Amino acid sequence: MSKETKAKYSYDFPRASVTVDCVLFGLSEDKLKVLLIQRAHDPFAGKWALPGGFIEMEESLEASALRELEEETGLSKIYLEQLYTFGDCGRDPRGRTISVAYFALVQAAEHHAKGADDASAAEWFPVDKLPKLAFDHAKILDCALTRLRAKVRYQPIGFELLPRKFTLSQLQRLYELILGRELDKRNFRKKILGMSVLEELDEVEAGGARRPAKLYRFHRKQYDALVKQGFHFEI
Amino acid sequence: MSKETKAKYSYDFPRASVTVDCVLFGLSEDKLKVLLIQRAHDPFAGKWALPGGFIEMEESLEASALRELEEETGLSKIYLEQLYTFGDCGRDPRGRTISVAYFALVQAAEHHAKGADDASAAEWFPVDKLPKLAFDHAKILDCALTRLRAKVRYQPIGFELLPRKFTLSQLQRLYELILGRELDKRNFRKKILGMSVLEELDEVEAGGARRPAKLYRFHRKQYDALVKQGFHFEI
DNA sequence: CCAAAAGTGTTCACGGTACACCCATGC
DNA sequence: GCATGGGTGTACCGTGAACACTTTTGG
Repeated sequence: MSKETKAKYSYDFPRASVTVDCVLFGLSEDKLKVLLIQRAHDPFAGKWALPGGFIEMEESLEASALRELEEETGLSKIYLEQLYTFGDCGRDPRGRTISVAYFALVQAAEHHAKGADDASAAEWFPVDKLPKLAFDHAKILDCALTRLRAKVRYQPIGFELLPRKFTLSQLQRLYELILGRELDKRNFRKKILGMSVLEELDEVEAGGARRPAKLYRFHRKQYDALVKQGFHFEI
Repeated sequence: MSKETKAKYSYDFPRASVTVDCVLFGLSEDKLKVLLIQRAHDPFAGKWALPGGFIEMEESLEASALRELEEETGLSKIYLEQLYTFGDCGRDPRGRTISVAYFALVQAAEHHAKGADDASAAEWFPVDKLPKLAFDHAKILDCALTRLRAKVRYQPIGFELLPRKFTLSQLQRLYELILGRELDKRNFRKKILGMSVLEELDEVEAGGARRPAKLYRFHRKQYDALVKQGFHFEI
């Protein structure tokens, strides 16, 4: 492409570029949201896209994803998982690009992610009200949503979207949002408490013109111990 | 891109190589087996490894995997799925290499895969009697086995390892091999037949000094129809 | 007639689901 | 005192698990 510059890196065979893209899920205003950035440069200048970028040669794929997340948001990423690798030929007009996609869950999507680098803006979008996306990012996001919906049912990752202390109603609402259907309150409580992976705290929720709700915390140690004994989380 | 200098392909930034590796599972002699090739050249000359190689610029990742499979075996691959992408820095002594791993299930692992290209041999190994593997291929294989064990329980992919017509005992044995535990014959039959995704044929198994078993076939159309109605396969 | 695998039902325990009312608090 | 969400128990049904004997064939 840029034949003017010196050929700094030369190979006997052509090589594809490798990028990472991150699908970052968060929860706010009673909606499941995704973080998107607005591209400052071509291709797709002005379009919304998933945060991501080229890997560096001396960092692992996961480290690349973590770095990108750090750059785009200041947030404590809680859960990061490789999603899928997208490598179709036409997906990047600049040339063959392989993208390793990750998905991540963060607490509190309220924080304002300001656009930086080659992003002129960064914003949280509800997953059901997305703008048109650059590249094949709609496909990646779709893949991430499918994975999230499947995974949340049999792995305790939903907690990663909530604050450390939460009420059972918040937790139930989260599952309802992700799974897209209502759950019975009594059955939900019975089930989740029956697993004994929640630690009941001596605190209650503040504010609100109603009876204060007990706060709970996910008890990871307990969960890990149970898993070792063959326990299987499932909602 | 094609500059006619010594270095045929030059870029402004360093690029990693991208490869695909395939974990090919088969069934023979009452064992779950994996196809390995013996490397003809360095690095790891003489070592056993997963079949795989560099992607080409004008083929998709899946097409690369299919091509590699075709080159290594003549078999009709039946089920191919992306597994995971391995990209740690030290995994290939030749330099940074990102490997997109696929796993595939084939019928009848008896076919003789002869070594070709940079493989001096190709052989099926029982998954519980593996030689030491090159690169991080032991990790890849481990990942594939875990995925296979998980997936076989809630997706009807086990059939891909059997001939088109099979007996219920064969099917049960397959699940016992993959899951690593015995299943109750009556419960297994009740369950699998109750799903009505098997088509009972008017044929019986030939040979053998015993009562001949009925042959069945996986009824994919029926399965697809059921799935549309919300049906969920599970063993 | 013997060996070897095919084929077949019932019982029980547990977990999922459906369902409605009182409670504690802030205003 | 009223509006708002918090919190609680029971009955039914369907599914998973345990379990043993008869049938059919080839040799």
